[in-house]
Amino acid sequence: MSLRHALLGLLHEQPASGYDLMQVFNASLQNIWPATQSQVYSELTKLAASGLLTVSAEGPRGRKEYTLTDAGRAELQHWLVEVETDVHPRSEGLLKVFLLGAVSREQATGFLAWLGETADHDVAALEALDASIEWEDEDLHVYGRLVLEFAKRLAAMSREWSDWAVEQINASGGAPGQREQPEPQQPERQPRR
Amino acid sequence: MSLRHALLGLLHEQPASGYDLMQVFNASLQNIWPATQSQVYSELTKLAASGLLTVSAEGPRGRKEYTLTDAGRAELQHWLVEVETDVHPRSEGLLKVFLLGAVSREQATGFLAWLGETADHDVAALEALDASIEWEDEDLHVYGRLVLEFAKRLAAMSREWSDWAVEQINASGGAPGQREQPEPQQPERQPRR
DNA sequence: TATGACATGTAACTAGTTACATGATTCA
DNA sequence: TGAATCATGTAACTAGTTACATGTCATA
Repeated sequence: MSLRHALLGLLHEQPASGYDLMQVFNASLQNIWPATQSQVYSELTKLAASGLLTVSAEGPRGRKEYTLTDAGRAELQHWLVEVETDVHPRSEGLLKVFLLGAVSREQATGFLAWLGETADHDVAALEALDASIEWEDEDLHVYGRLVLEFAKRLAAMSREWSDWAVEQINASGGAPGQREQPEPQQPERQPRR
Repeated sequence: MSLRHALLGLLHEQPASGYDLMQVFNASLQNIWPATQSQVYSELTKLAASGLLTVSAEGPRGRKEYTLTDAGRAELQHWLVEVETDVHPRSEGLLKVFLLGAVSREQATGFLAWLGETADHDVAALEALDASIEWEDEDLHVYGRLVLEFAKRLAAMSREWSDWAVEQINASGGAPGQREQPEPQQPERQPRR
């Protein structure tokens, strides 16, 4: 149930509409906590109904601007510091690595290499993002920088790990990874996200 | 829809019952792809109904042993190498960091420090796990080792990042992180998972 | 014989996704 | 005036969680 708290957190800075909040999810939060438009709008409605937000203004085109209430701020702070945090999110990539014994050695190293390339792209994208932001001393920026730094370190680590992993597979015995070989893959293997 | 593929992947090694598979989820996959008992059983039923698995044996206490069919193996391989992989899982921890501007500076560094301690525990636990396994050259072990190594590097990286992050907050200006101070927290802050 | 491990299943719920529907306002 | 953007909403679905219900078998 983190989406509701993400919304409360974003509204801590300043009032915003559902549309505004969607921009934030699509821009800065897409890789941390993606959300769909329908989810954001319905959650805002529920949040307002339960008194954690209020509709503080209505604008053109039916725009509703939401503002955090005291109860909402209290709930946000409670969640931030007192509620248990899940620090081991599901990882589809690692799950695939774990199960790679089911495909040929070539396909396995292919997947690992693809993970490395993806990490490479991430490194570049995060570097560019970092350069594009004028970092000021505001709270949101301070904590946003911490997250960006984490993402950069994660991407760099992933890159190194992937290289190491490919080496490991190439080094580990000459026996094929599989009894039955599946027919060769079509060239386009991993769509980009 | 990765759970179905996780089940197919585990059954690639050898036939197993729902109960057997639950042990694997609770042991080796708990931090990568947790699953509940009810989810595993109902997914196995669906998988068998759609022909990706068959009930290859029935044992005492109604035990049903499932075996991967050719169609199941094909689906598994397809998913592993051809289906798009989500490499940016939702991270509740990073979401909280991003929103930490809503609490006091002390509470923020408290949370960051807790993340560091958690990473510390992880490092120790993973080291112990590594030592406890007799690594042989089998596929599952080879790829399992890759995952374990990733987890170790991630934990070590998180530990260093957390220290750096706490320093950043302490260094960044003397102004309090917040307008209104929430009342001081009760001592037990983050339950252990 | 009773406890614990083995073993499966259902029901009700919450969270998240996809697709569709609708309409207002701005501005080139 | 037509396209892009702003803006909100609903319906149907899939995935995942929590809680409960039921019964068998081994062994201490």
